[in-house]
Amino acid sequence: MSETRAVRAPRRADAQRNHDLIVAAARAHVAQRGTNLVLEEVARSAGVGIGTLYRHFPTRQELLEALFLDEVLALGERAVELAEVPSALDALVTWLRLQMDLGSLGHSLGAAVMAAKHVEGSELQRAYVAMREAGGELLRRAQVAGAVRFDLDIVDLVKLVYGIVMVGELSTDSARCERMFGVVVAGIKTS
Amino acid sequence: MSETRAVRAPRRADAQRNHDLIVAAARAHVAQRGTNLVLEEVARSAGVGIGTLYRHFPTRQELLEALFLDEVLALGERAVELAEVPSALDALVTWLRLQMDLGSLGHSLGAAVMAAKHVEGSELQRAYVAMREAGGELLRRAQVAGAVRFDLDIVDLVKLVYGIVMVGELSTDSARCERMFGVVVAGIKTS
DNA sequence: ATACTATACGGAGGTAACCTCCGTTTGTGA
DNA sequence: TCACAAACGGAGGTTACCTCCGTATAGTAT
Repeated sequence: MSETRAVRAPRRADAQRNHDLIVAAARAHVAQRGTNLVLEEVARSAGVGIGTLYRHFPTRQELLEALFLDEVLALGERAVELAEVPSALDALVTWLRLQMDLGSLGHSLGAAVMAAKHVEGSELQRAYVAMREAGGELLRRAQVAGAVRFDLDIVDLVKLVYGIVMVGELSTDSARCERMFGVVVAGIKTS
Repeated sequence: MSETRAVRAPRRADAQRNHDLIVAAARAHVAQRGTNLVLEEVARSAGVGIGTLYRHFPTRQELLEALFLDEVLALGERAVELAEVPSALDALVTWLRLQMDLGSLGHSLGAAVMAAKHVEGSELQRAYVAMREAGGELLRRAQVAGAVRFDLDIVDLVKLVYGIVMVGELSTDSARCERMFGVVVAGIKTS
């Protein structure tokens, strides 16, 4: 969550530095004002020109995706780790709760990102697929263990949780989010 | 869903007519492009000046709320009718499904509306409270009948459904929405 | 019918944010 | 040290927002 992990293809040192400065600045702005950041302010905070910001991130979407990348990577890793937890159901539920908690930090980030088609072959795209597969494994294990209904896929579950995050942001009320999460957990279990 | 029902305080005939024209035009635009309508285009479609649009709806929010009003009124009425259905659970589930279906028509309308604090004492405000109470009655009946958990309130349920609508809009997939709705229905039942 | 006036109309124009384009600067490899 | 591809930066065109105020008109009183 602290620094950008991905360092892509060969690029000049100043370009890499500016890339990171912009991401850091954008992260700060999003934390304060949500995804409705003013790009020229972000550029100013980062100490770069607006043209530089646009060269690195041709669309607002791409900037937001860069911010989101770390979270997606982290969730993928956590899913892999959780595959070791004895109780398959606990592992799945724990992971879904992480989705909710990280999503809540994001100030609609996840929503904004999921809203658009991801850029073909982007880093985020790959990270997202990896996360989905790792999460899918948690689900499959819980299903095989007989704890979770077979008619659901992992995208159903992730989306349900994102739905909660999104409505939760409309008026933060953690007790309510907790109850809604509880409904989902109860609803995925075998009856 | 066809015409605006509410006709408030005394206003000049031309004002009422323009009000309705604007609402109709806005509805068409929202249906096509979601809540990100361009107000000057709406005004042009309605055949009024931009100033007229702003006099009737000082903020984008108020315009969207006007569009949403009919749906909220309809949902309130349906809730009252459904109170007569023998099975309390069926009645509740049917009503929640209506929320989902109408919400889907709205292209994020509900979300956009719920996102902001409603104007104090507005028509929508009152309609919303009425809807919530009528829906709450359906929930209470289902709870008393022993069909639904007691630790939930109607806002939890409505928000869960809106969450589904919101993530559903990101990439329409009605089978997935159906499954997610099924999870919620299963999750609210007494275990 | 006519005159009066509160109500409503319309759009010009100031403002904010977006995004592109291109002349200038700089890192890097030879 | 030199050459040049890579990257920078910000001026300025564009779009959409929203306000303000002179003009038009519906409703009413006579």
